[in-house]
Amino acid sequence: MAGSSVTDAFTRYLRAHNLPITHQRLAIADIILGSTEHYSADEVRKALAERGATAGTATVYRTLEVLVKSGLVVERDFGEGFRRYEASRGVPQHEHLLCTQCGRVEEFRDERLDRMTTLIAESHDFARQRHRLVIYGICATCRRAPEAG
Amino acid sequence: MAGSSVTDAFTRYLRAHNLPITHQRLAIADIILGSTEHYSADEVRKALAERGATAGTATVYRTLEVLVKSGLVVERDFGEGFRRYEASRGVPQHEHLLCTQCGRVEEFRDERLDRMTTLIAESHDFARQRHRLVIYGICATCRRAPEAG
DNA sequence: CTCATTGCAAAGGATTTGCACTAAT
DNA sequence: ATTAGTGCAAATCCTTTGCAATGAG
Repeated sequence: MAGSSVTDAFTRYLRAHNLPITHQRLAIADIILGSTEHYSADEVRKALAERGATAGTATVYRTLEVLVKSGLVVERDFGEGFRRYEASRGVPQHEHLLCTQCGRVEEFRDERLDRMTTLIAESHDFARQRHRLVIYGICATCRRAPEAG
Repeated sequence: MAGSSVTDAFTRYLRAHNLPITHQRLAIADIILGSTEHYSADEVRKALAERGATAGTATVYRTLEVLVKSGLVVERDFGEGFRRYEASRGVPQHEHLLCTQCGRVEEFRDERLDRMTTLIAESHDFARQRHRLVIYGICATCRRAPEAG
Protein backbone atom coordinates (compact mmCIF):
# COMPACT_ATOMS: atom_id res chain seq x y z
CA MET A 1 0.00 0.00 0.00
CA ALA A 2 2.74 2.46 0.93
CA GLY A 3 4.23 4.34 -2.01
CA SER A 4 1.31 3.28 -4.13
CA SER A 5 -2.05 4.91 -4.62
CA VAL A 6 -5.28 4.36 -6.44
CA THR A 7 -3.93 6.42 -9.29
CA ASP A 8 -1.34 3.80 -10.13
CA ALA A 9 -3.57 2.12 -12.66
CA PHE A 10 -4.05 5.46 -14.39
CA THR A 11 -0.33 6.14 -14.42
CA ARG A 12 0.22 2.75 -16.03
CA TYR A 13 -2.48 3.50 -18.57
CA LEU A 14 -0.90 6.83 -19.49
CA ARG A 15 2.55 5.30 -19.79
CA ALA A 16 1.25 2.41 -21.89
CA HIS A 17 -0.36 4.89 -24.27
CA ASN A 18 2.57 7.28 -24.38
CA LEU A 19 0.54 10.05 -22.84
CA PRO A 20 2.30 12.62 -20.65
CA ILE A 21 1.80 12.18 -16.92
CA THR A 22 0.96 15.66 -15.70
CA HIS A 23 0.21 17.04 -12.26
CA GLN A 24 -3.31 17.93 -13.34
CA ARG A 25 -4.08 14.47 -14.60
CA LEU A 26 -2.82 12.85 -11.45
CA ALA A 27 -4.66 15.27 -9.19
CA ILE A 28 -7.96 14.74 -10.99
CA ALA A 29 -7.51 10.97 -11.08
CA ASP A 30 -6.68 10.97 -7.39
CA ILE A 31 -9.95 12.67 -6.55
CA ILE A 32 -12.22 10.42 -8.56
CA LEU A 33 -10.42 7.13 -8.21
CA GLY A 34 -9.96 7.63 -4.49
CA SER A 35 -13.64 8.03 -3.79
CA THR A 36 -16.94 6.31 -4.42
CA GLU A 37 -18.67 9.62 -5.09
CA HIS A 38 -20.32 10.66 -8.33
CA TYR A 39 -18.62 13.90 -9.28
CA SER A 40 -19.74 16.54 -11.73
CA ALA A 41 -16.97 18.39 -13.59
CA ASP A 42 -17.61 21.35 -11.34
CA GLU A 43 -17.37 19.27 -8.18
CA VAL A 44 -14.01 17.99 -9.39
CA ARG A 45 -12.78 21.57 -9.65
CA LYS A 46 -14.00 22.34 -6.15
CA ALA A 47 -12.36 19.20 -4.80
CA LEU A 48 -9.12 20.27 -6.48
CA ALA A 49 -9.34 23.71 -4.92
CA GLU A 50 -9.84 22.19 -1.46
CA ARG A 51 -6.54 20.39 -1.88
CA GLY A 52 -4.78 23.48 -3.05
CA ALA A 53 -4.54 22.18 -6.60
CA THR A 54 -6.13 23.73 -9.67
CA ALA A 55 -6.84 22.87 -13.27
CA GLY A 56 -8.54 24.82 -16.04
CA THR A 57 -12.08 23.83 -16.98
CA ALA A 58 -10.94 22.44 -20.30
CA THR A 59 -8.30 20.32 -18.63
CA VAL A 60 -10.83 18.87 -16.21
CA TYR A 61 -13.11 17.85 -19.08
CA ARG A 62 -10.24 16.53 -21.19
CA THR A 63 -8.85 14.50 -18.31
CA LEU A 64 -12.26 13.07 -17.51
CA GLU A 65 -12.45 11.97 -21.12
CA VAL A 66 -9.11 10.17 -20.83
CA LEU A 67 -10.21 8.52 -17.59
CA VAL A 68 -13.39 7.29 -19.24
CA LYS A 69 -11.45 5.95 -22.20
CA SER A 70 -9.10 4.13 -19.84
CA GLY A 71 -12.09 2.35 -18.37
CA LEU A 72 -11.22 3.48 -14.85
CA VAL A 73 -14.09 5.95 -14.73
CA VAL A 74 -17.68 5.72 -15.89
CA GLU A 75 -19.76 8.60 -17.13
CA ARG A 76 -23.32 8.99 -15.83
CA ASP A 77 -26.26 11.16 -16.75
CA PHE A 78 -29.02 11.31 -14.18
CA GLY A 79 -31.00 13.93 -16.05
CA GLU A 80 -29.77 16.77 -13.87
CA GLY A 81 -28.55 18.83 -16.80
CA PHE A 82 -24.92 17.84 -16.40
CA ARG A 83 -22.84 14.65 -16.27
CA ARG A 84 -21.29 12.87 -13.37
CA TYR A 85 -18.20 10.70 -13.19
CA GLU A 86 -17.66 7.70 -10.98
CA ALA A 87 -14.70 5.36 -10.43
CA SER A 88 -15.59 2.04 -11.98
CA ARG A 89 -13.81 -0.01 -9.27
CA GLY A 90 -14.27 -3.12 -11.35
CA VAL A 91 -17.97 -3.17 -10.50
CA PRO A 92 -19.66 -4.56 -13.62
CA GLN A 93 -23.09 -2.94 -13.67
CA HIS A 94 -25.14 -1.27 -11.02
CA GLU A 95 -28.03 1.12 -10.71
CA HIS A 96 -28.49 4.36 -8.83
CA LEU A 97 -30.75 6.04 -6.33
CA LEU A 98 -30.70 9.83 -6.51
CA CYS A 99 -31.99 12.12 -3.78
CA THR A 100 -33.85 14.85 -5.60
CA GLN A 101 -33.28 17.22 -2.70
CA CYS A 102 -29.58 17.03 -1.89
CA GLY A 103 -28.22 15.16 -4.89
CA ARG A 104 -26.89 12.26 -2.81
CA VAL A 105 -26.30 9.15 -4.91
CA GLU A 106 -26.47 5.55 -3.68
CA GLU A 107 -25.88 2.40 -5.61
CA PHE A 108 -27.51 -0.98 -5.77
CA ARG A 109 -27.28 -4.06 -7.84
CA ASP A 110 -30.08 -6.26 -9.12
CA GLU A 111 -29.24 -9.28 -11.22
CA ARG A 112 -32.74 -9.55 -12.59
CA LEU A 113 -32.41 -6.32 -14.56
CA ASP A 114 -29.81 -7.59 -17.01
CA ARG A 115 -31.95 -10.55 -17.91
CA MET A 116 -35.14 -8.55 -17.93
CA THR A 117 -33.88 -5.78 -20.18
CA THR A 118 -32.29 -8.24 -22.57
CA LEU A 119 -35.60 -10.04 -23.04
CA ILE A 120 -37.49 -6.79 -23.49
CA ALA A 121 -35.01 -5.54 -26.08
CA GLU A 122 -35.32 -8.81 -27.96
CA SER A 123 -39.08 -8.63 -28.04
CA HIS A 124 -38.79 -5.20 -29.69
CA ASP A 125 -36.17 -6.41 -32.11
CA PHE A 126 -33.49 -4.20 -30.58
CA ALA A 127 -29.87 -5.30 -30.19
CA ARG A 128 -29.41 -4.38 -26.54
CA GLN A 129 -26.29 -2.42 -25.66
CA ARG A 130 -26.91 -1.34 -22.10
CA HIS A 131 -29.57 0.00 -19.81
CA ARG A 132 -29.91 2.64 -17.19
CA LEU A 133 -32.18 2.65 -14.19
CA VAL A 134 -32.40 5.56 -11.79
CA ILE A 135 -34.73 5.68 -8.81
CA TYR A 136 -35.55 9.22 -7.67
CA GLY A 137 -36.60 9.92 -4.11
CA ILE A 138 -35.80 11.71 -0.86
CA CYS A 139 -33.08 10.28 1.32
CA ALA A 140 -33.48 9.72 5.05
CA THR A 141 -31.36 12.74 5.97
CA CYS A 142 -33.38 15.14 3.88
CA ARG A 143 -36.64 13.80 5.28
CA ARG A 144 -35.47 14.60 8.80
CA ALA A 145 -34.26 18.09 7.88
CA PRO A 146 -37.19 19.69 6.01
CA GLU A 147 -35.22 22.73 4.85
CA ALA A 148 -31.70 22.69 3.57
CA GLY A 149 -28.96 22.62 6.20
CA MET B 1 -65.51 12.90 -33.13
CA ALA B 2 -66.01 15.29 -36.02
CA GLY B 3 -65.20 18.90 -35.25
CA SER B 4 -63.13 17.80 -32.32
CA SER B 5 -59.44 17.07 -32.15
CA VAL B 6 -56.90 15.82 -29.72
CA THR B 7 -56.16 19.38 -28.74
CA ASP B 8 -59.60 19.79 -27.19
CA ALA B 9 -58.39 18.79 -23.77
CA PHE B 10 -55.69 21.44 -23.99
CA THR B 11 -58.18 24.07 -25.10
CA ARG B 12 -60.34 23.23 -22.11
CA TYR B 13 -57.33 23.42 -19.85
CA LEU B 14 -56.37 26.85 -21.16
CA ARG B 15 -59.93 28.15 -20.84
CA ALA B 16 -60.27 26.75 -17.31
CA HIS B 17 -57.10 28.55 -16.32
CA ASN B 18 -57.89 31.81 -18.09
CA LEU B 19 -54.95 31.44 -20.40
CA PRO B 20 -55.15 32.87 -23.91
CA ILE B 21 -55.75 30.34 -26.64
CA THR B 22 -53.23 31.29 -29.31
CA HIS B 23 -52.47 29.82 -32.70
CA GLN B 24 -49.01 28.88 -31.57
CA ARG B 25 -50.24 26.99 -28.54
CA LEU B 26 -52.78 25.08 -30.57
CA ALA B 27 -50.31 24.24 -33.30
CA ILE B 28 -47.72 22.93 -30.85
CA ALA B 29 -50.32 20.97 -28.90
CA ASP B 30 -51.64 19.50 -32.12
CA ILE B 31 -48.24 18.15 -33.03
CA ILE B 32 -47.44 16.52 -29.72
CA LEU B 33 -50.90 15.41 -28.65
CA GLY B 34 -51.63 14.00 -32.09
CA SER B 35 -48.65 11.69 -32.12
CA THR B 36 -46.98 9.04 -30.02
CA GLU B 37 -43.54 10.37 -30.84
CA HIS B 38 -41.04 11.75 -28.39
CA TYR B 39 -40.23 15.23 -29.64
CA SER B 40 -37.32 17.44 -28.77
CA ALA B 41 -38.03 21.17 -28.76
CA ASP B 42 -36.18 21.41 -32.03
CA GLU B 43 -38.20 18.62 -33.61
CA VAL B 44 -41.35 20.47 -32.64
CA ARG B 45 -40.12 23.51 -34.55
CA LYS B 46 -39.35 21.40 -37.60
CA ALA B 47 -42.75 19.74 -37.40
CA LEU B 48 -44.34 23.20 -37.24
CA ALA B 49 -42.39 24.33 -40.29
CA GLU B 50 -43.55 21.27 -42.24
CA ARG B 51 -47.12 22.33 -41.63
CA GLY B 52 -46.41 25.89 -42.66
CA ALA B 53 -46.73 27.13 -39.10
CA THR B 54 -44.01 28.78 -37.05
CA ALA B 55 -43.29 29.74 -33.47
CA GLY B 56 -40.29 31.35 -31.85
CA THR B 57 -37.98 29.17 -29.82
CA ALA B 58 -39.08 30.79 -26.58
CA THR B 59 -42.71 30.14 -27.41
CA VAL B 60 -42.04 26.50 -28.11
CA TYR B 61 -40.36 26.04 -24.75
CA ARG B 62 -42.99 28.07 -22.91
CA THR B 63 -45.82 26.14 -24.51
CA LEU B 64 -44.16 22.83 -23.71
CA GLU B 65 -44.02 23.98 -20.12
CA VAL B 66 -47.74 24.71 -20.10
CA LEU B 67 -48.47 21.34 -21.68
CA VAL B 68 -46.44 19.58 -19.02
CA LYS B 69 -48.21 21.51 -16.27
CA SER B 70 -51.55 20.53 -17.76
CA GLY B 71 -50.57 16.91 -17.40
CA LEU B 72 -51.21 16.23 -21.09
CA VAL B 73 -47.52 15.98 -21.89
CA VAL B 74 -44.65 14.32 -20.06
CA GLU B 75 -41.05 15.50 -20.14
CA ARG B 76 -38.31 12.94 -20.68
CA ASP B 77 -34.54 12.98 -20.48
CA PHE B 78 -32.78 10.08 -22.11
CA GLY B 79 -29.33 11.48 -21.52
CA GLU B 80 -28.96 12.78 -25.05
CA GLY B 81 -28.14 16.30 -23.95
CA PHE B 82 -31.65 17.65 -24.50
CA ARG B 83 -35.19 16.88 -23.37
CA ARG B 84 -38.02 15.19 -25.17
CA TYR B 85 -41.76 15.59 -24.80
CA GLU B 86 -44.39 12.94 -25.18
CA ALA B 87 -48.20 12.97 -25.02
CA SER B 88 -49.20 11.27 -21.79
CA ARG B 89 -52.30 9.63 -23.35
CA GLY B 90 -53.42 8.54 -19.89
CA VAL B 91 -50.69 5.92 -19.83
CA PRO B 92 -49.62 5.69 -16.17
CA GLN B 93 -45.97 4.68 -16.32
CA HIS B 94 -43.88 3.09 -18.96
CA GLU B 95 -40.27 2.66 -19.91
CA HIS B 96 -38.32 3.36 -23.07
CA LEU B 97 -36.04 1.74 -25.58
CA LEU B 98 -33.79 4.17 -27.44
CA CYS B 99 -31.95 3.38 -30.65
CA THR B 100 -28.52 4.88 -30.20
CA GLN B 101 -28.11 5.14 -33.95
CA CYS B 102 -31.26 6.82 -35.24
CA GLY B 103 -32.86 8.05 -32.03
CA ARG B 104 -36.02 6.00 -32.51
CA VAL B 105 -37.95 5.54 -29.28
CA GLU B 106 -40.18 2.62 -28.37
CA GLU B 107 -42.16 2.04 -25.24
CA PHE B 108 -42.86 -0.91 -23.03
CA ARG B 109 -44.48 -1.57 -19.73
CA ASP B 110 -43.38 -3.87 -16.97
CA GLU B 111 -45.44 -4.11 -13.80
CA ARG B 112 -42.59 -5.63 -11.85
CA LEU B 113 -40.54 -2.45 -11.99
CA ASP B 114 -42.83 -0.40 -9.78
CA ARG B 115 -42.77 -3.02 -7.05
CA MET B 116 -39.09 -3.70 -7.48
CA THR B 117 -37.99 -0.06 -7.32
CA THR B 118 -40.21 0.62 -4.33
CA LEU B 119 -38.63 -2.19 -2.36
CA ILE B 120 -35.12 -1.11 -3.35
CA ALA B 121 -35.81 2.48 -2.32
CA GLU B 122 -37.16 1.29 1.02
CA SER B 123 -34.10 -0.81 1.71
CA HIS B 124 -31.96 2.32 1.23
CA ASP B 125 -34.26 4.41 3.37
CA PHE B 126 -35.32 6.55 0.42
CA ALA B 127 -38.87 7.83 -0.03
CA ARG B 128 -39.37 6.77 -3.62
CA GLN B 129 -40.81 9.37 -5.97
CA ARG B 130 -40.37 7.80 -9.39
CA HIS B 131 -37.94 5.83 -11.47
CA ARG B 132 -36.63 5.86 -14.98
CA LEU B 133 -35.44 2.94 -17.03
CA VAL B 134 -34.00 3.32 -20.51
CA ILE B 135 -32.68 0.44 -22.58
CA TYR B 136 -30.15 1.51 -25.21
CA GLY B 137 -29.59 -0.55 -28.33
CA ILE B 138 -29.78 -0.67 -32.10
CA CYS B 139 -33.18 -1.06 -33.71
CA ALA B 140 -33.92 -3.58 -36.45
CA THR B 141 -33.96 -0.95 -39.19
CA CYS B 142 -30.54 0.39 -38.32
CA ARG B 143 -29.08 -3.09 -38.14
CA ARG B 144 -30.20 -3.72 -41.70
CA ALA B 145 -28.90 -0.40 -42.99
CA PRO B 146 -25.28 -0.18 -41.76
CA GLU B 147 -24.81 3.47 -42.71
CA ALA B 148 -27.35 6.21 -42.19
CA GLY B 149 -30.17 6.45 -44.73
C1' DC C 1 -59.14 48.38 -23.95
C1' DT C 2 -56.28 45.43 -20.80
C1' DC C 3 -53.27 41.98 -19.86
C1' DA C 4 -50.81 37.87 -21.19
C1' DT C 5 -48.31 36.04 -25.16
C1' DT C 6 -45.07 36.40 -28.76
C1' DG C 7 -40.57 36.87 -30.85
C1' DC C 8 -36.25 38.59 -30.98
C1' DA C 9 -32.04 39.00 -29.01
C1' DA C 10 -29.29 38.72 -25.06
C1' DA C 11 -28.15 35.86 -21.08
C1' DG C 12 -27.14 31.35 -18.90
C1' DG C 13 -25.12 26.88 -17.68
C1' DA C 14 -22.53 22.90 -19.33
C1' DT C 15 -19.25 21.50 -22.46
C1' DT C 16 -16.03 21.97 -26.50
C1' DT C 17 -12.59 24.10 -29.35
C1' DG C 18 -8.71 27.29 -31.14
C1' DC C 19 -4.42 28.80 -30.10
C1' DA C 20 -0.24 30.70 -27.91
C1' DC C 21 2.38 29.12 -24.04
C1' DT C 22 4.33 25.63 -20.99
C1' DA C 23 5.78 21.25 -19.42
C1' DA C 24 6.78 16.17 -20.03
C1' DT C 25 9.83 12.94 -22.06
C1' DA D 1 14.41 19.47 -28.72
C1' DT D 2 9.88 17.46 -29.74
C1' DT D 3 5.48 16.72 -28.96
C1' DA D 4 1.45 16.88 -26.31
C1' DG D 5 -0.95 19.22 -22.50
C1' DT D 6 -2.55 23.43 -20.30
C1' DG D 7 -5.27 27.50 -19.69
C1' DC D 8 -7.63 31.19 -21.35
C1' DA D 9 -11.14 32.97 -24.03
C1' DA D 10 -14.25 32.40 -27.65
C1' DA D 11 -17.62 29.29 -29.49
C1' DT D 12 -21.44 25.88 -29.25
C1' DC D 13 -25.61 23.63 -27.80
C1' DC D 14 -29.84 23.66 -25.26
C1' DT D 15 -32.74 26.46 -22.58
C1' DT D 16 -34.30 30.70 -20.14
C1' DT D 17 -35.18 35.57 -19.60
C1' DG D 18 -35.97 40.74 -20.66
C1' DC D 19 -38.60 43.71 -23.16
C1' DA D 20 -41.14 46.11 -26.86
C1' DA D 21 -44.63 44.91 -30.08
C1' DT D 22 -48.77 42.09 -30.78
C1' DG D 23 -53.00 39.58 -30.23
C1' DA D 24 -56.69 37.33 -27.32
C1' DG D 25 -60.77 38.09 -24.57
